[in-house]
Amino acid sequence: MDLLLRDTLSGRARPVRHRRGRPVGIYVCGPTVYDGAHVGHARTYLFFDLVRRHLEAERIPVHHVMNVTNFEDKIDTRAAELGVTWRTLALREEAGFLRDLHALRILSPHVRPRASAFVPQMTEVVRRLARTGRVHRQGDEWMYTPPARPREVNFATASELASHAVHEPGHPFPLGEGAAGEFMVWKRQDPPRPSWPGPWGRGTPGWHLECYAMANQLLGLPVDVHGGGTDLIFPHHFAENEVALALRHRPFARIFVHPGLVLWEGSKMSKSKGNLVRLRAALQEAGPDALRWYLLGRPLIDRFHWTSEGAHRSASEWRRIQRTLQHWLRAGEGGRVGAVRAREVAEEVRRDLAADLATDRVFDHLRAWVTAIEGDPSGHVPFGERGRAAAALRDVEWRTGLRILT
RNA sequence: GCCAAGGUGGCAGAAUGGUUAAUGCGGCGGCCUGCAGAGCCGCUUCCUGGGGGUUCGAUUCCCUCCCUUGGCUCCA
Repeated sequence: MDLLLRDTLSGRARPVRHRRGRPVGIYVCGPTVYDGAHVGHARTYLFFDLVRRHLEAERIPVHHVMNVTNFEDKIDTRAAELGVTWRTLALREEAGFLRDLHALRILSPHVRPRASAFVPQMTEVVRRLARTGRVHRQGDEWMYTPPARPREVNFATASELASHAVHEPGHPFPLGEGAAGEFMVWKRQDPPRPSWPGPWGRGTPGWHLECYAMANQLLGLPVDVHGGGTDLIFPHHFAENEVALALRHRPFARIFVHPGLVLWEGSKMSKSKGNLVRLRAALQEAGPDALRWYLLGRPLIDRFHWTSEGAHRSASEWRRIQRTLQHWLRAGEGGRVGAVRAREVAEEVRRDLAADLATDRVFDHLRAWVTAIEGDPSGHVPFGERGRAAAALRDVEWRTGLRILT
């Protein structure tokens, strides 16, 4: 069954397909490691976790890459505060971040390249961009200014540009020279800050080049599925896509996906604002399954308003679902709800996940199933059906990442 | 300001050009209860942001206004 995902760039639902002879290439923008993960990160990576689970359940090979940005200004700042090197801090935070994602049972990407290992490739990208004649110096920074492009080729940049745009079919989207579409490709910088030799002396390559260099080398462009939180659309995914268009004359990705951000107390959770719920704390309080049940309970594309009350409710609902299903699986006499129903539910789950990962509907099916079991005086799967029922449940478990049986 | 997504019962959140607008949570009332779990039943009767328009008929389509939230080079 094809997995349909809504592509953010075109706004259309598109089937995830792999190129001939290759696995599906998924490239996910990973974290900048200077602090722990919060539940917003968790929800974003849950999205890609479900993409992968679905494809693998359908026996479609997947190659899943998530980068780790391990050099960046904020890491330097934090490292200086702590009196350690940026490499030390980044290694430590990366380990903690990945441990938390793992605790949520998010499948580990097949490859987790660190940005610092791709500096030569990034520097080569800088050189090739410079050859286009579109790079200009601005103090200690070198900026790349993208050319005008038809509107449907890349994400809209900032407001001013969009507001002046004349949306005539087939006409280029006016992207002014030196305007908001430009982005930094190289910055002069010296130790102890991260720095390497480059086209204009020692310095550090721009962040946006990182994902291009890695995706190009590890997966080949365009990658089949690419994304991250909606806050990355501009400038990050815009810039990556510009690089791909400039150097390879093809888009960065065939499908861009952007799960909705998690908000808390009315605004976006972010490290810089400090208004966040840490993943580790949430895991300790609720456990991985209840947390999944909460975070996946609404369409992943929509914004998610985190409340502690909502988290508690979800946790108690999850307990009920798990308890009832575990009890049901102990075979008994006269059970009305049997393996056939389990198989139906598993098939509904499969179908709803294939339709743009409609986890909210998936959960509705599970709730209805549990309610049916609870309304059954026996409350057990009939004798002789346990094996088939358990198999159906295991399929649901695999696809959703929820652990029901144990 | 511009771009985008939304505004449905106490809350969350579906659905549909047409009988009493799903479901879950919560609340209220009642029943049952002791080798899974407290569960089960009933009630919560006039909820679709405002205003226009299209239509025999709109929550559903169109226009407009209002409001909320996010983005607009730190961001998952």
